[in-house]
Amino acid sequence: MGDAVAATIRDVATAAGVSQSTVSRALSIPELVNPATRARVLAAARQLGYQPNRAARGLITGRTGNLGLIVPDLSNPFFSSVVKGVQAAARTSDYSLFIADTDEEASAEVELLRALTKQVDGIVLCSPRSPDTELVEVGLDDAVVLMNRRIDGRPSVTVDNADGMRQAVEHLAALGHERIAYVAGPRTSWSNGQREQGLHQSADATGTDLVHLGHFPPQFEGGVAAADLALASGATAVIAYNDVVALGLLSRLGMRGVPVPDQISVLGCDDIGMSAMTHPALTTVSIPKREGGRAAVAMLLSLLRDGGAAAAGASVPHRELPTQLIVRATTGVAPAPDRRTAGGHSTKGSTR
Amino acid sequence: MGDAVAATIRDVATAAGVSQSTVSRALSIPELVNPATRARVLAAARQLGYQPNRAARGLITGRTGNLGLIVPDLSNPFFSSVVKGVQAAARTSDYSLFIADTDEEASAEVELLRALTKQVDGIVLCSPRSPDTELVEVGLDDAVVLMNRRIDGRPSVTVDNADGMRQAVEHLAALGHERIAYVAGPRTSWSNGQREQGLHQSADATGTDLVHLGHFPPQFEGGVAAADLALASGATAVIAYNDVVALGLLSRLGMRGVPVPDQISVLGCDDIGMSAMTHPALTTVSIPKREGGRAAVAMLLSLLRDGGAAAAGASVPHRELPTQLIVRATTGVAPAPDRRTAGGHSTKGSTR
DNA sequence: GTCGGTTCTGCAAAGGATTGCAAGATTCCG
DNA sequence: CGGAATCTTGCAATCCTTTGCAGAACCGAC
Repeated sequence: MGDAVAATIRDVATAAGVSQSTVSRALSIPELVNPATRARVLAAARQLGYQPNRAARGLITGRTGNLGLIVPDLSNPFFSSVVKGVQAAARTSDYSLFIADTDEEASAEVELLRALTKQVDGIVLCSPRSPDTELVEVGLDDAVVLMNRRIDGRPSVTVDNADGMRQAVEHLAALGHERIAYVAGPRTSWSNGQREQGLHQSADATGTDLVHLGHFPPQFEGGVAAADLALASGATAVIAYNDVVALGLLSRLGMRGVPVPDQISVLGCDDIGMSAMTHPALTTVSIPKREGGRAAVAMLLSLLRDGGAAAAGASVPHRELPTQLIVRATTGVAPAPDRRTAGGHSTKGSTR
Repeated sequence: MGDAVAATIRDVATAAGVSQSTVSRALSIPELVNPATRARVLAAARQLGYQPNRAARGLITGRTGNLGLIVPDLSNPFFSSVVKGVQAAARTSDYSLFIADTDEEASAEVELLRALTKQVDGIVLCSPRSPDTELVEVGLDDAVVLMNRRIDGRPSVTVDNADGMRQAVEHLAALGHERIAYVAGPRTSWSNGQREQGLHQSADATGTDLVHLGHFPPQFEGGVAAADLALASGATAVIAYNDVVALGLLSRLGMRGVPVPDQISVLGCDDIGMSAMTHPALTTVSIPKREGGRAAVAMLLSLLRDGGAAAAGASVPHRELPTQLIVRATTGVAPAPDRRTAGGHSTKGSTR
């Protein structure tokens, strides 16, 4: 009630018996003012509960103290982990965070990017779905770091998807699997492309067959839909675009009474919290999600600090995070050839 | 490149051959300027890609055009749905949204509230964990609407938890269950209190026993931990504080080989996306999460519009949303008395 | 005692938009 | 055709902070 209206720098100045400039400096460049006066100012500021008006500061400094984060789907646990990482990093650096969810719509992405760009100092664009070209033409002036996507000449943090897939394939190959199905994610997902590529290489290297199952939405339903195809493909192991899809696979396989991993092995990607909790627990390629979020913010901040340096031709920053296969219970040795269709078709006889 | 530096109102003014005031008015109070000039101004503004500087506007109007949202845990699917509702509503009203995650820490809540309060016009505080007293003393000046919590004299939107519990209990009673266990959520959760209360009333009304199982964290692990207690309690049905906990229950029960719902029925709360996807699918009390988010924003906005009116003693707005029992596959008729401990203790004999 | 050099502080401009006030232009009515 | 009422428009102040520049005060040294 007493301080219904916030104290301004003026109030602090009069209270401390100095000028506004001195107050400003005492708070932001302490070494420039006499220790005694600084103490007086600080005391007055504390007493009045002074907090600089960010709008006024922003008006003159041109920076807002805000960061933006754009993700395709907040209800996807992968992204909520990333968000947590970004949030934590932003908070410790005293930045506030705008978060926007595009609902997996590429068009919303550029639109939000454009809208956000005015209100923040920098943006983390996570797993963008838009084509490169559209992305490049927006936000050129603003600091934007890409996550889970690489575009020439733009800062980015990615994960080593190819290596993750290599670990996955080698693991399955070691278990005796000779034919592996991949349930692909969105066509426009860069990560998906990377994974496919890594998959092909590793499949070649290990001499295993790779079956590519169309593009599915990166959701539970996508996995459900893919399960029957995977089964019919003759593969003894399925790698899913991500854990949520893998969960969908598992659900449908369970519904059909197909034993996992006895008849078919399932492997996910991301290592979301849920995947350790299913029955059986999901083997998956773990991605450092929080760390990725933190790294993106760190990069953004260093970009902001450098400012012009980057424009002067300094190298474009990039960071690649490692992946790690987590073996749990959905992957096992490949079934003997004659058992391959046992579970799924048992009631119908064994031949067809 | 051409417009590396954003156009200001000045630029528009000179381009249109009018004064800044006219431009300002043409954009915000169109009926005050001559249609012809307005057209000229609009054309110039569009051509220059003019967007008013929000900091400058905020400085003078005192409003930021931003809203804030505080949730306990973004990775909880319940909250991500709420976030989506809030986000959508904010966006359509042309507000940007700050989102903060407290990691279920009550102390972070007031801290964030305080920090956020300077940068937004209003805040939606979702499922606050802090005690009422702490909550009341902060943000008194700012517009704050509470979600999933009621505090005297503060605007809020809640759901009819008691009625949801009534539906749940009646459903179970109709299935012949006479002893129901409740796996309680956080002690400081208002929703939990409401649910307990509704539960007790309905239990009395239907003449069923209610077993209260301690307070558990509202996470998967909480359910896992509670499962054995529920089983030992002699209850034939368990109601969980929320779906995530119910999923934990289901997992542990599955691990112990307890058939659901044959030996024990499980019922959740919230109706998160996952719950329709488990095996068997979870019976749950559905809460209109998105709708809740939208309602909270609507209330906030009307509060902002009214401004002083509220202070003048207008009634404090409140909105209560309905709940709806969704019967799926985890609830069934109560087992015959002699079968009650069959699954869990079968290897140990039946008497004890 | 004066001078060059630090150190500290204040003045005033700037940043972009909004808005009360008043002047100019236009219309209307008698 | 004159005066009043109504529209339009511009001037200038204001919001709060940061910062370049310059003045004041103080130091040690010659």
